[in-house]
Amino acid sequence: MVFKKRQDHGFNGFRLPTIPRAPRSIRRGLRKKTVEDTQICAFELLASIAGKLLCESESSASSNASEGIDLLACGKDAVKQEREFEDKPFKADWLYQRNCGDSSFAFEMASQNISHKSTWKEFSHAESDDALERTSFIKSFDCSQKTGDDVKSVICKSKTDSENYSSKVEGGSPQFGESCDANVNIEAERRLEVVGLKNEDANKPNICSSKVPTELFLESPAAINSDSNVKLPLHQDSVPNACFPRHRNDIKLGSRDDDENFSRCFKRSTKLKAFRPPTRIADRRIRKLLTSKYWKVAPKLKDCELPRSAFVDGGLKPLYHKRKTCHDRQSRQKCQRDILFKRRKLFDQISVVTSDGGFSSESVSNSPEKGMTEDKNDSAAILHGANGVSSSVLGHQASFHSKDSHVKFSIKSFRVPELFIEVPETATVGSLKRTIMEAVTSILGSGLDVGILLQGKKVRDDNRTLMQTGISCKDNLDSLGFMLEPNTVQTPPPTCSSDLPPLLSCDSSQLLTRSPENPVLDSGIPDTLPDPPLTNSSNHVDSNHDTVHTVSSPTDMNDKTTLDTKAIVAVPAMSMEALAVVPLNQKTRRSELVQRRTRRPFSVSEVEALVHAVEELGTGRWRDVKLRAFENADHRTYVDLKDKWKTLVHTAKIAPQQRRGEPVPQELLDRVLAAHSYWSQHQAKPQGKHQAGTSKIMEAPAEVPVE
DNA sequence: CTTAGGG
DNA sequence: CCCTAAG
Repeated sequence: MVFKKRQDHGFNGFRLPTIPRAPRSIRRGLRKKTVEDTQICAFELLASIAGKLLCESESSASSNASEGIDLLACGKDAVKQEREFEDKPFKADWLYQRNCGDSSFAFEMASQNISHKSTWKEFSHAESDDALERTSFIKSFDCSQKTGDDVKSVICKSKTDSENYSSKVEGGSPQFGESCDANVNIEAERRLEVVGLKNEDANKPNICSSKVPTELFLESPAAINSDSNVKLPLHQDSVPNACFPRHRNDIKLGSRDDDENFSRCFKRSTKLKAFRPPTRIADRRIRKLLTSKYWKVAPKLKDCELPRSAFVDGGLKPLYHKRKTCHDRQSRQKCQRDILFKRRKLFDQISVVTSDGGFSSESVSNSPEKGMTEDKNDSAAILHGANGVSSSVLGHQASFHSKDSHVKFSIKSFRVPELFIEVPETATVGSLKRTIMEAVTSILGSGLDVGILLQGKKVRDDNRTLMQTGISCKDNLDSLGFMLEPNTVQTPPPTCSSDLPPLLSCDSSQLLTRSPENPVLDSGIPDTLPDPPLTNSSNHVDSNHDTVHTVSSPTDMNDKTTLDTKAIVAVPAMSMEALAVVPLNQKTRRSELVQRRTRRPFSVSEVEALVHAVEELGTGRWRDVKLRAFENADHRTYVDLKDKWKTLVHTAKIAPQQRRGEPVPQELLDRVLAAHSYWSQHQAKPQGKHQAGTSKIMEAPAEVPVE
């Protein structure tokens, strides 16, 4: 029922506004069945009052959390203020109810939360929003504040989290995991909003606008009915790829003078970011976690367990931070991870497998900060940042074991073809929405085909049976994906530029991969190719590295990076996070294809940096090497560096003719051997000796007793 | 989490 | 690059 309703919203629902809110009936129902429809207002008023009282009396974190959520929720609806007040109260309600249990409901709720939050985000991000809306939004906050400081903090937290895309789980109240998840999803909406603004940031009005790829996701939590048909609740999120200027938040926040807390929060978030850029490592970790064994094992779920979160497909966005990160963050991460596991577990129990989100984190970008890779989460919303092109993946879930050899599919989300929207800078957000809506409508109107991806490959033969295709086999289901494809060649909707036809339809693999490159630059260009794509990316990478290498000082590098790739830098963080967040299944999605990180040959400059670092630090301190020379190269882990060193040593020893790949200057190889031999002898890794050691090495490269 | 090594 | 054992 609930699902059904949602479904009804279906495509029509593309409009953002619709997405978020669940039918009143539902909300009401959750809240209280006894309430009469006609008395909603009265009820809500009462509820709000009660809610306030409740909040005031309850200092528990959970209550606060719910409050926070509610507050956040307010923004978007046209209903605005009034509604906000009303909602607040009972929202909390359903949060609680959720705890009680009905999984399906939980999902629903989660959705709601998501929407609300997203709303919130919208506000925070959309500069162009009309003052009125914002104002109302703010007001709502104020009210909430009255309830107590706790609330504020909660909000702040949320804010922070969303900013970082970290997982929302933390919140201090595990119980509200969904809401956390929701944050992730929110991204989508937020981005949408942002799109319009993008221009400003990039200073490239036209380009941005013209190229902003929009991704729309239809996300449907899988309704798992053991018995019957598949019901697809469609939760839609539209996700445009856009650059999100980080400043935006600050600005907005700033606008809110009455709330000092907010300001603080923002600042804090900013700081955090600055200090801990998203790390690839994190990504890796996630992947690892998501990987096979972990799924089954369901690792120790500790602290926070958010069972419900499992249902939210929105996805968890776990963020991994560098070790420098504050503890609370780490714990949060942990929670997230746990959640992931838990989630996984749940799914397993239901015999469902989720998959989706493709992402290509590393594959694509390199820029250190840019981390732009995106992963997608189930949550669809997630999206990627900037450039994305996205991939979207579809999440789908399937359950097998149907007795009569039926294959059940629960499609979590569809990948909607990319849309290119062009609107004048002066366009209002509203018009942007409409434009997008039109674009979507046009696509839908022209007819859509459903593409089926199996293990990253498009299944084209419609006449084959599922069994023949392998779709009936459990393993394959994992890597099964669905996507909506434009029926017509003219994929791009009205406002779209017609330049990337092929890209849009690219198949499968592409979906999975995308380059997180500089939004501005790449905006329109999906790096969809699975592997080969080293095109843009590689260039970027190299350039980055060069920067890095040449510049021994991190500072310089950063600056440079910043300059060169503003967009990247700005957005990247987000992307990264997005990546991190998502994807439980990326792997699954791309199936075997994606399991392995894309290969990224070391550039000469990187080698140089590596050699230099090793000369100074020795061969036993890879982490330090990483920090020193590749701090900003998130895709290079210390293990990578170690491995590279290993190969370098080997390369240096073999005949030049036997070497492959980009030739490494002999000079460097000599240094490699020198350093290698030196450190072999000086087993120690004395820090004080650096200088001495280095000089020695330098002095007598010749004396390299190769072994 | 890091290292060190094997694959 | 990945995976693991071990610290």
